[in-house]
Amino acid sequence: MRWAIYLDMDAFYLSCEARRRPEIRGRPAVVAHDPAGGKGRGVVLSASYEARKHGFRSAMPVREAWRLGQEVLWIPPDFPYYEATSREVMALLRQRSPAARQFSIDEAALPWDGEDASGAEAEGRAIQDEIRNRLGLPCSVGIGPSILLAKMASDRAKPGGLVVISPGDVAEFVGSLPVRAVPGVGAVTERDLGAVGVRRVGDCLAVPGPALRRAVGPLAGLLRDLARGRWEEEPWPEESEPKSLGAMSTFSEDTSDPEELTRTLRRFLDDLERTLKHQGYAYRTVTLRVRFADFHALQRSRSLPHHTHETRSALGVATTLLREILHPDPAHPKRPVRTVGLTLGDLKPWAGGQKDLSSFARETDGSQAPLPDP
DNA sequence: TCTGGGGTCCTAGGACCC
DNA sequence: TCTGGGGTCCTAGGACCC
Repeated sequence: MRWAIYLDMDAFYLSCEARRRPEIRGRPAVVAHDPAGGKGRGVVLSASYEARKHGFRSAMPVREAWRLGQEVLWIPPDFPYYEATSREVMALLRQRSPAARQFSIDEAALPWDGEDASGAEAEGRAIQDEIRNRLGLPCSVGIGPSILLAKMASDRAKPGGLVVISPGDVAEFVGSLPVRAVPGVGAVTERDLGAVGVRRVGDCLAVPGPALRRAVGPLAGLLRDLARGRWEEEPWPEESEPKSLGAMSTFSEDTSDPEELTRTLRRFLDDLERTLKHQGYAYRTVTLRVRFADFHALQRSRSLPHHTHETRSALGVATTLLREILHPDPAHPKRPVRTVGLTLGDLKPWAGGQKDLSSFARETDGSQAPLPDP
């Protein structure tokens, strides 16, 4: 059978920082946006296990974290460094298996063929040791008969452990877990499941299939399968291409100044154009998202007639979309904007990009050279 | 008490075509 | 004067992930 070995880096951003600043080790520390003296609008991105003992959590608003006390070491995020570190981890995994797949900046999985779990387990420990010894980074490892189950095992293994779910153990392992522990079940689905009396995965078996499907849609099938100890047999995922590239920013104070909004969009597009060229993609769809002070969000998108890698046309489209969002009715007063975001979508590889030719040939199957823009 | 920035995937309705 | 059954494409919104 094929096992999935799933790696989840522990407190990844913070571990990256500790790698280059060893004095951080063992101290309560967080990687977080600027607290601005308790007035910041960001969140905590990563908290050390020592900081967690004091109540710090990732995704916690910095204002709330600020109130917990300032003796914690507060580190501003350095995403380029975390991305570079992530590439080092992936390079190491790809040496062990070319089928290694990355799922986020700090998660990845590789396949392992073998009847009994012991081989996969030995490989998982070897990977864990190699990443710790060569890169100085801790990670948790989960092993299971599907990527989803291996991921759930890695959650259970945190921090720094290794957990194996064998095919015969699936129902027992998942049965007592809260539904929220299943990837894909978020706050809304948790609430909807609660409304039909399902709090743990095992509770699904007490609810008739159609009622469960009415409550949570297609997730119902996945949850019932898990509760019965079954899982989807899926082919190992292919290497995937990005589908969109975007940028967003939250203002330190809400604004309805059209000049400031347009300036921000122009800055986004300059950055995005560089990324498109560097990575070798053209786009066709422009999406503008605006979040207002009350957190309500609107989005408008428009597709160009052809793919392009230049963002000049996108700026015109984006400003039109901005007007449509902000002034649906000219008689309406302007609503202050909290966050603005711009995404370029419907990406396709662009031959004029600076991507090196070997990776380009691999991604296009090598069978045909994509045409340049018309 | 507020809630970042980067993404993916799904649904649903309407336009349009055969 | 009353209209089906496919299909694809586009757009808006929302859930979810790290």
